[in-house]
Amino acid sequence: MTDTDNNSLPERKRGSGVKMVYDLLRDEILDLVLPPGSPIDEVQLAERFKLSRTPIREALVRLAGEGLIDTLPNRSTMVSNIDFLNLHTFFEALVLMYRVTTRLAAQNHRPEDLPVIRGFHEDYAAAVQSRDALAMIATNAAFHAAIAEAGRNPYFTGLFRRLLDEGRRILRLYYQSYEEQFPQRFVDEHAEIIAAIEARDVEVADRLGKAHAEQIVEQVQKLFTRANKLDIAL
Amino acid sequence: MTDTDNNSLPERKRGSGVKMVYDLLRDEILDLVLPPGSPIDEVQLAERFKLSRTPIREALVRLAGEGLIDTLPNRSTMVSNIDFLNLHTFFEALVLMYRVTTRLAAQNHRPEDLPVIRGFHEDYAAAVQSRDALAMIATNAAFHAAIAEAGRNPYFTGLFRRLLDEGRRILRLYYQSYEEQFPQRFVDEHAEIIAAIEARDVEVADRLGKAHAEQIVEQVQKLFTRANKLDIAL
DNA sequence: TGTATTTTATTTGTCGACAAGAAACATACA
DNA sequence: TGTATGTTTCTTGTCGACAAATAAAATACA
Repeated sequence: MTDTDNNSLPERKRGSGVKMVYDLLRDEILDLVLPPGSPIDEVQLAERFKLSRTPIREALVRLAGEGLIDTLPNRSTMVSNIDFLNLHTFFEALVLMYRVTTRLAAQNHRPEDLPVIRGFHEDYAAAVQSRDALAMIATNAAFHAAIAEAGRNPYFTGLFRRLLDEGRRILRLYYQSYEEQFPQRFVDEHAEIIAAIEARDVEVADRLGKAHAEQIVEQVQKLFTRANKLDIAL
Repeated sequence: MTDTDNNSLPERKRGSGVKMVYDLLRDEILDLVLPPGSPIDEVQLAERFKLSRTPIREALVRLAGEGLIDTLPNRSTMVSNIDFLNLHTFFEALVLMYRVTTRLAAQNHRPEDLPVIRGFHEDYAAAVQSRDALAMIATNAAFHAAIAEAGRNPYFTGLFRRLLDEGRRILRLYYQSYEEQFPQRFVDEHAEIIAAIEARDVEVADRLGKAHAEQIVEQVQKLFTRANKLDIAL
């Protein structure tokens, strides 16, 4: 592509190359800078980062482990596709993780967790205010990830983070074409969730988490069906 | 170690080395042949498999991605430890996944799934019959993994498989010292679960899955506290 | 004897190069 | 014209070697 990004990498420390490539590629995949199906060329990446293929390869193996890229043996490797036919399994898992993590946060959170959560809450509110759809996606994910962390179950947070990542891709796909936005309502719901967590009201937190998740899923599905009606070529 | 396993690998195909190393190391870790904390030496493995360090490294990166080994940068890499202090989060996640996968199996299974599930059910019954604790662990995990597959939600099956793997390590740890066994009761419960799945009775499947999981967790926790009383050095 | 500093050794991270596999292309043959 | 075979090209998988980072050992010094 263009060689406009070969600045800002004059010196790197020993183990940092892999992480840099991994982080950057991951972001580019989740932000659809590299849309699903994009070919990933090791040599090209090696030149771009001025590294040998070895650390590039390690980053790719990690991305493949998270299902973000698909590797055909001895052939090409490309950004993994979004499985629209099984989106319902994604929503199913997402709703459950919303519930569980919110519930556990109400149960297990520590005082120091709340400022962090509130911080992302305000970021999200600001994004809604300024109608920045992409910032909404990011801050919403960060908000719920912080809640999950406060729930302190690494197995759930691990799955939840992956689901939020995948959701980032899916949402960005739609928000590219349709200037939709998460309504103010979600901000209010976030506030309610925080209150339930702070009050350690497990059942309310569970219920709110579930309702909130279903709101979001419904919103996305609405976008989805609308998109399907417009461009039939899928 | 001993050089008694350098037979049976005269010819390998191009992409097969990594998978072989990955599979074998994974098994050795889960079977506690490589107990938690064991050092992993790349050069040693390279000699053992008669490969260069590159494919070994790739296998290790994948194992690290699944949390089976820990890598200290620029220093050693070793089999990851079992976090006994947070076992409750493991049980928590395990019980939920038992429930969800059983419930979804009742909802989504196809006719061809049942023979597979029944097959593992019989394997497990045979293991109980012959009082082979290690076979019980393996067949029980395979049984529930098959149910999860029939549920057809890859996000849940992915997490569940990881949990079952971790459980394999934990159980094997205890069964090394204490010749306990899963009672016949679990066999009967498995039969009930199959019946509920076949009848597509979602609620009963959910309830049975939960009860079954809690049985198992209770059993393991009993072993755990007993072990703690005996060897205090932990 | 105990602590600080230098030296050695071991292990990891990175590199450039080469060979295998598969796809794309070209050629021969009916 | 269409199929089959051979060739080329491109990408990946693997290798051996080297350099950096750290730990261990050795040495100097109080």
